[in-house]
Amino acid sequence: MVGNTRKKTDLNPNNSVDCVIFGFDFEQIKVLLIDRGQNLGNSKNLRALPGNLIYEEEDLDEAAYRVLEELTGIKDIYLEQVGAFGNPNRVNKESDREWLKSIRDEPNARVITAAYYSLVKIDDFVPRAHSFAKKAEWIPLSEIEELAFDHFEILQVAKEKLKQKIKIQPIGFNLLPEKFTLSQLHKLYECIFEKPLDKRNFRRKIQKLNILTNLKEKQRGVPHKPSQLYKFNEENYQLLTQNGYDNFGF
Amino acid sequence: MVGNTRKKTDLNPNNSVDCVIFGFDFEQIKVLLIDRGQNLGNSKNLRALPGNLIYEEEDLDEAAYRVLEELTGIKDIYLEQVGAFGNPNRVNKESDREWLKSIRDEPNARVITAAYYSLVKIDDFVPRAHSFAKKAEWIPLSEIEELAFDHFEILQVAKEKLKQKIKIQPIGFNLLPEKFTLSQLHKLYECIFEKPLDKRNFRRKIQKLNILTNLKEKQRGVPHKPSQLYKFNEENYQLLTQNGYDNFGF
DNA sequence: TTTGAAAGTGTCTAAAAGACAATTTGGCAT
DNA sequence: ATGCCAAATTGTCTTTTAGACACTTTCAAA
Repeated sequence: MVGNTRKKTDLNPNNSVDCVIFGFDFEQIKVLLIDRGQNLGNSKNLRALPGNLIYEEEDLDEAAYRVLEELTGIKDIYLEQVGAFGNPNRVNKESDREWLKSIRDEPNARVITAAYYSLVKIDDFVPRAHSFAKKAEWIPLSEIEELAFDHFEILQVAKEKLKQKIKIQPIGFNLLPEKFTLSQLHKLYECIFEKPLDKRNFRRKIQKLNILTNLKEKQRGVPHKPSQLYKFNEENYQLLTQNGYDNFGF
Repeated sequence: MVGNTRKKTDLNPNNSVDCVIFGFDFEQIKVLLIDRGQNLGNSKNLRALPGNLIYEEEDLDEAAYRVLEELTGIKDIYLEQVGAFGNPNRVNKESDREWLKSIRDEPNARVITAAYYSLVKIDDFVPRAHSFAKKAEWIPLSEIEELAFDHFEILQVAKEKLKQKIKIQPIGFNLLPEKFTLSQLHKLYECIFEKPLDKRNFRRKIQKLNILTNLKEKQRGVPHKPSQLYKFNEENYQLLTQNGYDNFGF
């Protein structure tokens, strides 16, 4: 549980975790990626998902939480496993080999990774004094075209899992601040589903679910009609789902 | 790709695949489990999911297909990944340790497993001349209460994934023979969802989807009104989904 | 020919989804 | 003070889907 006493030799050289960290800036979905720097010969500088080897005595979920906390400083983070990725050729790109040589004791080991995705409030992220964190950047999902290793493939699967999951469980609140507007929530769902959703129908449905608390508080300082602020009502959500309700799709 | 030239030393001692193989006998869902024999001191004889270590140069899906084919002889099998399971304590039971000693070169290695579930037509399974296959048995899902390692946990997750998946994609046909009746399909959905479904409503919906071809052929030799036989219409299914349709739930 | 056992079939009601546009409200510029 | 802009807010109608519900048909076997 406590990482302080761990030595580098306690790392399992064959297994890692990689995390797709989703954020939302009220405009678009972003992903937190690592810039590995371009000091790698003349090969491409591809960004990578944050990740690391796991310790021999560490559970997979635990390792993912550790990597996320080391990177973002966030402790209570929404985490969901995407799956295991272990194509023997996942380390085919030259730039990836080079990079591994510079950071791993056994750069040629075959590594099978457990991929996770997590949902964070974008403002909670303040880069920590960690070797990786300084080079972390939020990149718009729509602009990501290629990543290191098999990370682009992982990202695609993570996106798909997120889409499916949010139809069943309203996990989107993890991407929003405590207080949010219906328009922000609406925009979030449009971004996740990658399609426009009718405003009135969206509002009707989400309000009917009764999982939002109206905070009787308005947005301030916006140059237009200020919006009501809401928060997620965890208790009502529990009540709703304990009877088997699972239709949060739009 | 070809396993013939592989040596036991090419096995990756830290990573395995385990498969939840679902079958349906028109009455209930069954799972193909391995009986490890009781020659293990006085510890419990728990059944296990079929699985094995993967080869160093083998992809995870490939390994799962290999294990399934070695066991069942079935080549084109429906396969879906459940996820990675790597609790360091997954080999806590005494009987599991004993068993590993008898079959593994490195029985104490920490093993992270990629779990899969597969859907097979129960009659396609004919035990093969493979060490495991002889001891494979179809066990009713409802009777499984404890399994070796963390296999029971894997089974629970696999069940849940199957439930979710079948709401989105009509994968149930993989559990039925080429020709089947609407009653059989109905029963299958009841078994998977573990709840009764109204017969008329079920039929109305599935017929409306237009993914069944009526074979104009009847059941023979049943002591009651014989049923129409149908087959799954792959082409119509493609047409249906290419417009984004994904509501196969009941 | 009777009986048993499962197959097959239709209607009504309620709920949900989908399409669609005008009004309100605050900040800001003039 | 007035007018303007930008986004928030709100309701109705139609279509589709879900859910409840019971009797008739058909074959084989007794």
